[in-house]
Amino acid sequence: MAESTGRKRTTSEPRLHGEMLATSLLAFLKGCNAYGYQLSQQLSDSGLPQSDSGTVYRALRQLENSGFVSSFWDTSDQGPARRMYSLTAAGELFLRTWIDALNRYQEVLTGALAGFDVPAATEGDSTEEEVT
Amino acid sequence: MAESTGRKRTTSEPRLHGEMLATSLLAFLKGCNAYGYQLSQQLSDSGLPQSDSGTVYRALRQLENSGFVSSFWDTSDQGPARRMYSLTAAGELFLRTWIDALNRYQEVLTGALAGFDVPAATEGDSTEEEVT
DNA sequence: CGCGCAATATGCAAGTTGCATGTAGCTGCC
DNA sequence: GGCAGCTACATGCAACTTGCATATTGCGCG
Repeated sequence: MAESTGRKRTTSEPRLHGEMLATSLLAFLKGCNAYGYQLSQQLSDSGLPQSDSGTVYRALRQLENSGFVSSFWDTSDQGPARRMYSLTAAGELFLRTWIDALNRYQEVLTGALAGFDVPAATEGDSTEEEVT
Repeated sequence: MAESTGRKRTTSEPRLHGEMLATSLLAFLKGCNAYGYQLSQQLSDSGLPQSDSGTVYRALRQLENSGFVSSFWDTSDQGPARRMYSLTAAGELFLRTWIDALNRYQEVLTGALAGFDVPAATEGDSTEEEVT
């Protein structure tokens, strides 16, 4: 059904993008240096939502612009040259900071699912429960 | 109002958006029905990154278009009418699915920070390069 | 030698977001 | 009554991001 070009959000599954894509890439690079194609495949095997390879390459470029990764051309192997990426100190710091925020985010979500009467004492909201 | 039109990404802190914003809203609505202004304030108090109120309202609209929340006008109180939102069954399901994906995502991140030589060495963990 | 693959890059349309601003109704004050 | 100020929601615009298709380059190989 080639209906239209551009992005379609109708039938496709959720995709990984934005800061979650960026931080996943940083996490993989924490383990070992890698190039884009490899990272794209690792994402496929990770159990996370898929992401387009073009998006991965652009995310890596942006991470480099932000100073979170650095790259060089690797021509030591056969085949096309690869742009090898590695994590910088700033990238590692960003990753830690992000994980911190993520923990708070996850608390919000799981707290909601748990029935939100967990003894997490930081309430103060106006939700006196009046469920039927 | 002369200089900076549109969005600026230079000096502002990270903001909450996309699926993380959407799922945070769903999580709040799991506890109790609420309207946009209220949700926007809850987000401010949540410890999560901030998000613009216009973005919150648009996110709620999209969630309604997707069938994850439903809304009605509440005129029972004084003051301007409020659009009351509540979580639908589809929204609850989506929230659970999302939290599932989130757990995998967090495993990737924390696994990376742990040094990925954690003693839980399952066969063929992260560093399996089966590169042809 | 042409074909396909590996690896990276880009053009385009559609979607998303930050910020400023606009609308509508109510409250407080004189 | 008049009017500023608040609450609650909505929108216009420019910048940014993304999915998909496609292009490009280099290599192996039958």
